[in-house]
Amino acid sequence: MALAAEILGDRWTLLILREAFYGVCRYDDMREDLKAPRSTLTDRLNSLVARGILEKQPYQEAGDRVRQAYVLTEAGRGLALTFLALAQWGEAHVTGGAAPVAVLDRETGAPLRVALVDEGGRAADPARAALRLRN
Amino acid sequence: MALAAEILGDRWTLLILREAFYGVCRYDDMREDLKAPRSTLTDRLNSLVARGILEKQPYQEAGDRVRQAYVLTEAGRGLALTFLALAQWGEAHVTGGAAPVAVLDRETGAPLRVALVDEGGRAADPARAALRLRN
DNA sequence: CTATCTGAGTTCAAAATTGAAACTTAGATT
DNA sequence: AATCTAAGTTTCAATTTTGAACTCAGATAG
Repeated sequence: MALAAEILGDRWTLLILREAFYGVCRYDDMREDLKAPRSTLTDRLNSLVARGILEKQPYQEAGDRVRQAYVLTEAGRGLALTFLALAQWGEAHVTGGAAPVAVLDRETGAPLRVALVDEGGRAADPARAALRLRN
Repeated sequence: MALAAEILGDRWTLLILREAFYGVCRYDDMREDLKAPRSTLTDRLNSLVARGILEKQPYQEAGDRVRQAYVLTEAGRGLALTFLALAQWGEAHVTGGAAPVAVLDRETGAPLRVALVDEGGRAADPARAALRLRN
């Protein structure tokens, strides 16, 4: 987890990834949302690309030249569970109220949540979980 | 999630919390494990206490004076799912190999994992999840 | 063809943060 | 009275971050 800490252990990186999950993928849109300094934003975006969490995709809008969009890679999308767990924690322990986003089943509209499950895919009581160091 | 980012968006804070989850709770033990500068460690521990994620508990060892231990509060323990999801991600996308820790059911010893579940506690396909902004 | 606009950066000085090492403190032990 | 230890403070140089101004490349307007 030390590497994960190195990647995520940065205020801007975390916020940039949140933007990416919301679908914001253009430099200037992120800059405006986050009010991050340009040089820092450029630096963090490059790091995330170098680590394979974001990738640049050229896109072109009508009557405009080609530009780069920053989109989540497969590995980047893999962080979704972590973000959802974090949002769920924030809702329960920090904001105290309802979080600004909810996770729903795209088809039934039923609410979903992050939980610990056993091999059969049944939610397990977190109190039963034990950490075991591998060797 | 902005507040969560403010709390966790820091390399040392993330590592300190990992120590706390492993059960390390003494200043000098953390300092040695993390090789963090004293001033930074003191600063981060104080922040975590101020935010109610860690708390100081006085303890006394035989023939020694009272000292303070830093232990996770209820809110702090609530971050476990987030950490497990992050460890799971690291295992799948960063280290490529087996993570150093596994989560097991304390009683049956069966492996557990973090997943998205529906209201009935059944694991749901992450691809079916959709974010919905509340208003 | 010259001027202007926009997204996506660079560059640079000033301010904030970090890191390493030395110093402090309060009790317990020698 | 001197020494040891856990848990900090203090100090100060080195690094990082910020904010503001500047650059660049192509599209479009006049």
